[in-house]
Amino acid sequence: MPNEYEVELFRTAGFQRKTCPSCKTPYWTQGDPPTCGETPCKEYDFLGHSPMKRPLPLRAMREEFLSFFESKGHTRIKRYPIVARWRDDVFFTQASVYPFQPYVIDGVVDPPANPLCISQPCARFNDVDNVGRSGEHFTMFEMLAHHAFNRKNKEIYWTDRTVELCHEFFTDRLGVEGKLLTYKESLWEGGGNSGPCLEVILGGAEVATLVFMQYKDANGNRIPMETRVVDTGYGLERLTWVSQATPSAYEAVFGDMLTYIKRAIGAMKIDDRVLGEYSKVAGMTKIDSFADVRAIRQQTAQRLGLSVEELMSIVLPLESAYAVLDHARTLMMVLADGVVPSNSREGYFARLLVRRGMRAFRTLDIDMKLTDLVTLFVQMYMEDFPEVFANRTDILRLLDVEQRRYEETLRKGRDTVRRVEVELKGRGAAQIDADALVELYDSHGLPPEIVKEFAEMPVDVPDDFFTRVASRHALVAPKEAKVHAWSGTPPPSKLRVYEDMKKQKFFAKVLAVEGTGVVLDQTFFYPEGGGQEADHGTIRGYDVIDVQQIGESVVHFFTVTPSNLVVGKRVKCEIDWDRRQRLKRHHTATHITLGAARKVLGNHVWQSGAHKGEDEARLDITHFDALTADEVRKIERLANDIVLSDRKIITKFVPRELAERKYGFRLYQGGSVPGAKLRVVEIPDWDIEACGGTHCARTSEAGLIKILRTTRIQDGVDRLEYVAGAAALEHVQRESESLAAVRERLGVPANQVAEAVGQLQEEVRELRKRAEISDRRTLETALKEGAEASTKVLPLGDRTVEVHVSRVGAARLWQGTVNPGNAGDLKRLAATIIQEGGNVVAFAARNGSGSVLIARSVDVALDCLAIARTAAAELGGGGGGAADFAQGGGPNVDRVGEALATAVSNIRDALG
RNA sequence: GGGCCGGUAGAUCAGUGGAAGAUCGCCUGCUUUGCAAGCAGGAAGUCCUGGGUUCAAAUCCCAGCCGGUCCA
Repeated sequence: MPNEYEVELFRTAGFQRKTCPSCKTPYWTQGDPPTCGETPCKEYDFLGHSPMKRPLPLRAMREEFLSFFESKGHTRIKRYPIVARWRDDVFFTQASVYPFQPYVIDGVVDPPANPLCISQPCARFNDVDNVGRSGEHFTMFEMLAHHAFNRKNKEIYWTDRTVELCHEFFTDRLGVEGKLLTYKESLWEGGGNSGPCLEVILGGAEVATLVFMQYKDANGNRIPMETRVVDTGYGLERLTWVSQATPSAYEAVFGDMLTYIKRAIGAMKIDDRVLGEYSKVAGMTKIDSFADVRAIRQQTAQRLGLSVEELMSIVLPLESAYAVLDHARTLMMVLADGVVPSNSREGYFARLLVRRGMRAFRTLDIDMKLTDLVTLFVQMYMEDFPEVFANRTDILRLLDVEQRRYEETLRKGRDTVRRVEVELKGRGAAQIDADALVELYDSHGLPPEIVKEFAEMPVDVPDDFFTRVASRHALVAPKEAKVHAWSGTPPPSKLRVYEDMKKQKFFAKVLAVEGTGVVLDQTFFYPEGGGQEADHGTIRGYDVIDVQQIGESVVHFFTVTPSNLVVGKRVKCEIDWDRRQRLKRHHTATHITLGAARKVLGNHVWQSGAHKGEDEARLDITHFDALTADEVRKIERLANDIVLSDRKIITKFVPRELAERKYGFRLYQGGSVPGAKLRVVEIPDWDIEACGGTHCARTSEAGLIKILRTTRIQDGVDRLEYVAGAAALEHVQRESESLAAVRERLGVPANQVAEAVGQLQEEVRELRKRAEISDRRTLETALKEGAEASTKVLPLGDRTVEVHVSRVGAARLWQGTVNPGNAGDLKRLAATIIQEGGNVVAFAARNGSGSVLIARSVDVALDCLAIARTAAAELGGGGGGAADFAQGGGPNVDRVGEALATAVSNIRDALG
């Protein structure tokens, strides 16, 4: 069986297949290297002397690659966004092939060109810990690639040509000696596809991967793909590094910007040898945990004849500088493509970068911010990516807001750490332990290094710190959504709503019935989708309350199980047209409002969810703060201007590839949309979206758009709720009716209602306070004037109070019963009485339950608690409190008199 | 999408079932007339909302709203 890796070039140009004695991997080479040539079988040997003919900066390297492949018949393609909005399985573009998954790879959609070449910015956050430390990791990098999509009947090129092009690029263009390149055999898997691949190794580093994607993995089986894809990836940053042969990749990639920071931190004079050795050792090691990092440091120090401490004092500031530059660069791209920092989804990664970046800056201790670096990066990248320049104001604003947020978190963190320390000290602890640290990080966002900085106590960071944090995040199975369902696969049916949006009545043949569901051979009902609720209506008189697209079929659901729907029979169908109109207006209003929000708030506004119902609609947008009343007013105003401008709404089906090229990725507001053709809904000069919903023909049909309220549904996302058309009128009518009712009662015009209510509230407060004071005075005077041993009954508001004052030994005993009332009503009075010496209070009250209150002055020897408990027992309950102020009660309301009598007699016994 | 923490005076926060508090700020007066000064007094509360448990809830339970934070 011929070796599938043995391409034409290997056969004709004197390559030999060898097996690496160290890693046992087979590889192809023209030379005679002892190993496969890749770390860890071989150290980096390009540091200081590049195998390429000249050093190239990032831009030049990118251009070399793209122009080379252009000259070889490839079409140069513009980059795709780094936020993978067309997919719902990942947040970010992680490879150049992502933009073509799944539609192009599956053969559903044609590629924009074939073959093509591209420089695609990618983001990967799984190695974020190593950024700055390893000498070569980046959170963002550009993947240079040439792709060929081999259709069943149209072969572009496959393995032979791919390797030939690659080899020619390295040898002819970059001037690398052919024998320095080795090609390692390997297998690539990812995203449900797989195929053989060749890793291209130069100077110890993997500079390219040539993947021949040809299998689809289904249930553990490899099925050959209809479209076989040449998927190559050349790391732009890696190539740049090798060409410049600098001690670390960062030195090559960041160039002048690094010089700038090094000057600021006074790290200009670092021996290249130190960094070079560090990169070499790091390149040999797979970094999984902090222990690996420690090992690298030890080994590097040993090689250089330094102590680890000496090495770290040199390297640490640089690591921070690298990290800060990396994070700033990534943030520029990510924010430019519309990510708003937040506490969830892709926004969280932006937040993560800001916080890590700011922490790195703290260790550098220089007067600079991420915004400063991003400003510089924008200048560096503006010619290659003009959109970062166009969006720079928005980018810097988002970043600025996020920086302030973290400063605020840290400011609060200082207090939090102090409080935790006080509490720990109270428990006799001598240090901040692991549990406290995990809590501080997980709930308050304070990583151990920051806690150390804030704390006075010693801090004990366990090695398994992050494991402990992770263990607090055990995954919980998601709840299943409750929708109407069909067991198995319903028979396919024709959805014709897009053919005729005005169809209200039609006939169709029943294909299948199951439970409350029915499938027709064709339908004009709109099935729920794109956030728009399903059409309602009737089918042969049965009320349709839900319509769902299930696979190739549309299923209508009734309120009841239909008894006389016969399969094969024609039935009359009618759509609830009033509902359809309302849904339509709300949907169009949503597009108009989104455009308005973007105008008012900025380009970072994207739809993150929407729902269009019959009576109300809502739209969730990405934004960094709660909306102010003024912003809402502006959005509403602008939206209604568009309504009044009476623009024609253009709806058409456009091939996906063309639509993306013509309108950009703003199309995907509603998330990923399947299919080769996109239905594009355009409000000219305002909003363009891929959308399957029903829409008005002109903006004016939406009618009044009234925003009802806005809420922040999560950090970074605001929800707008609004009504349009008839629903708006109904809302306005309801509102003005209730306002009218209030107005009438108050007897003031509408514009004075708020003020009038304010006055009323003030008055109520005033009166309540006065009543309280007067009640207390009444009681006090009554009690003071109350003749000893006589009982007075007096009115207190709408209640009555019975009072009785008597002498018990040396003390005065104040008895009182409120009816109805709680002992709590008399608390304040009791407190006043016992402030003077020689007083005892025994109060009772009757309400839903009975209660007693026993209190005394400090100079009276009496256990009030015991007396209150005994009295409360009489009421069938219990009591509590202190020896000088106790309360109790119970459910037997009728026995309040007896309870008080018991208390009084006990007090007499105790003091008598 | 999920986990965790929190919501008490204008601000920052104490308060583990029994009398709503501290500090700063605010107001008034005095003192001092050099600093974020001193003294005395005062105002300021829907203890997030709604249910539940209990004789009794700021406190315990449930639901919701709002904020923070970590993870995917």
